[in-house]
Amino acid sequence: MSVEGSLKSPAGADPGLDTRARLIEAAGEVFAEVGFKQATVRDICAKAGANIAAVNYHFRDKETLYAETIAHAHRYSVEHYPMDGGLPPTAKVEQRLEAFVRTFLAKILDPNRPSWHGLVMSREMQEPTLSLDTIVETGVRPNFHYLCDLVRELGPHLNPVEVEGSAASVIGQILHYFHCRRIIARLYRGRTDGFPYDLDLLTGHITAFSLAAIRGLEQQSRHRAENTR
Amino acid sequence: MSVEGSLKSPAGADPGLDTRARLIEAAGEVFAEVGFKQATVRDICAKAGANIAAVNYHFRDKETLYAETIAHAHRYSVEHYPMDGGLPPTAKVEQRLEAFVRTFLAKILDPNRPSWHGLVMSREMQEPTLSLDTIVETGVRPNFHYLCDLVRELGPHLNPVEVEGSAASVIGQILHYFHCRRIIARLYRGRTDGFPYDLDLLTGHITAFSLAAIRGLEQQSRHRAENTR
DNA sequence: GAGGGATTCAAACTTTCGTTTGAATCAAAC
DNA sequence: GTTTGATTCAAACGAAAGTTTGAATCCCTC
Repeated sequence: MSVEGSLKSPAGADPGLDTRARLIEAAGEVFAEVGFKQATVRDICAKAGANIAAVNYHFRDKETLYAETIAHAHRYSVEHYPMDGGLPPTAKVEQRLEAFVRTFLAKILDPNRPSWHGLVMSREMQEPTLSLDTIVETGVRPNFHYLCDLVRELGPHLNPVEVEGSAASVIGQILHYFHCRRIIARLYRGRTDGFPYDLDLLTGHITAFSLAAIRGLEQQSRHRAENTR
Repeated sequence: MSVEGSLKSPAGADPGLDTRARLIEAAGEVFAEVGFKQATVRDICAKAGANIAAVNYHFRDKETLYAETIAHAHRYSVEHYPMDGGLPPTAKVEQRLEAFVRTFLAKILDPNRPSWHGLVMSREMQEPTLSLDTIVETGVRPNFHYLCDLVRELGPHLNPVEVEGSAASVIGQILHYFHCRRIIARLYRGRTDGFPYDLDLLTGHITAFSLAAIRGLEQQSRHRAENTR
């Protein structure tokens, strides 16, 4: 009946995957786009080319499907987007910071599918649903610690609040382009340079901004230490 | 019947306000907390101590109630949280940046009610619902322009991408503490210093971080200009 | 090719939620 | 005191969405 494509595979579903895999793939896109609550299993099943009852058969319910999707995204994330960006630990700390920023941004902004793996995690950050503790401990905290180590290496004299605050500042800058993407799209509408969406440009700016900030704070800390000596 | 409180005013509703005002007040809290779609009029009416039909009577429907709530929040915001923080335009630019950061943070983090006025706007940023263009043009863009002016004043040699990128970096740092507040609460659980929630501490860090960053970028820009002369 | 487990399907069930309705209540005017 | 308009109320309606069901279909094994 349909003019193009095979008979059984509906819009956007990879026919090479079995139903269970197609469901997770479709669920990832939908959950990433609208969050857990607003996603409908009818929509997910339609995207996956599966019957509505499939989610009950292959997973128990919507919540379990979500949990499996998050788990899948997390595995994919650590495998394809290592936070050191593939650099050896001996690489210069500036390079490792840039790699961290670039990897994080790519995970979130990459318009190529499957790009939802980072998105669902970001979604989860703003609208935690279930097993938040697990996600924090296995997903967020290691990233945060790694970044704190980088900051400490760049600014050995910073106090703990400055270190953790700077790490939060870096992450905040990155996630901003995800959380406020719709507003940003309006704000920058009509630009000719690809500013808010050019990965290299964005990586360069956030890295340079953060490096300059941390070095400046470090310098102030050293001054303070010398004056109170 | 009830042991405490008056007979007619239910949980958390200010009996001094009429039903319409109580509805907006309750709606503001609920919308700020969970967003438009996930908010239920039943919940809002219960918080306001009003009948379920009240939202249909005083407003036409949930969407109109939301629009009025956003409008109310915006009016309240420009009135009570001026982005210059009440400083005269002659104040030093560093002070004006600090005032901008502090005002923005207060608008979002202030645990005192009514603090939802800034929250609904932030919510709207991540989940635009209606009249997004109006919100961007009247609420977001003026803020963004003001901040860009501050950045330009601090770094006259920065190119447009650096200016707008830096402004986005400042806003991203601030909003991070709203968007990821639930994750942050887990991440910092058990801290003794009030780090992520102390307005002075947070203002100080974000201001210092951003100032150092912009100054560093400005210095690099000057070097670049001198070397290519 | 018959049996049997796995999978898919259309349909219905149940809950939640926005909305509507028509009666009841209140308050001010006459 | 009655009238009239505004407001509040309990109840129900209808659509949307998660879940369940039992039959139909597919596919592998013997």
